[in-house]
Amino acid sequence: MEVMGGKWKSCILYELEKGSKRPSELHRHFENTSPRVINQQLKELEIHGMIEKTIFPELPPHVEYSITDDGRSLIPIIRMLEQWGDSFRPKMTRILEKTETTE
Amino acid sequence: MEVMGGKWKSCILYELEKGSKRPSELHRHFENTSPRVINQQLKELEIHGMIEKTIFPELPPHVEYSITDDGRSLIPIIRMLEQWGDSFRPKMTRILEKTETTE
DNA sequence: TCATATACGGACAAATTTATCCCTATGTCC
DNA sequence: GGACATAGGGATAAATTTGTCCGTATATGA
Repeated sequence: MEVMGGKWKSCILYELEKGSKRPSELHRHFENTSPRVINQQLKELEIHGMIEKTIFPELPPHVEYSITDDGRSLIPIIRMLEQWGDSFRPKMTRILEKTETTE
Repeated sequence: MEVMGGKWKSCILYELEKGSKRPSELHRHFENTSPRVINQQLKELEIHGMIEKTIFPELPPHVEYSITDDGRSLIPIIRMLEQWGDSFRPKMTRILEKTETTE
């Protein structure tokens, strides 16, 4: 949970599993989240070896993040969670309706 | 993640999947965690319909928590996470050694 | 009467996570 | 020069989660 539990980590892994991406692409993809926050999640994923950072020594700077084999080994779990969430969402919606009532 | 991501939730589901238990049994099982915290997690799991609470109208009070079908549907995911964690733990240990260095 | 057991929860503190604000630096185009 | 793009991070605030302390109530047994 420490490795994949961050608020955006599973989403980032999910995106990178489809192909390597530059930071700016990821920032555009998560438009409702500040770049800073995504960078933090990327850094932790990198420290844990779930993703890899490649720096192309060019100007302007060019960086790419790609998923590693260890990161890819989390994808089946992420998909299971996704499917479970999809199937449970209707019930969850009803639960939230009961709880939040106006408030 | 909101449903099963709590610090003790997957552990509680794991225990209840083995059989219904009384709150005091669970408190004894998680001896390093205060009963209050376990109660909070139980309450949330109950609200989300992952566990069920049965009150026996006796004195002294007798309560039992049991896992529901929805809760049971999370068990395969919890097991996958457990297996992934077991297999990744050696690498994780090395990563933590590098990071924490004395500090 | 006092200690134990059952089960629960309010008020608060501590810790952790997430988010915002603003700054660095370099280069291109108008 | 000014606007934009690239990639990044320090300082700090806000929000959430986790944990502690102490209280409720009832009943049993020493």
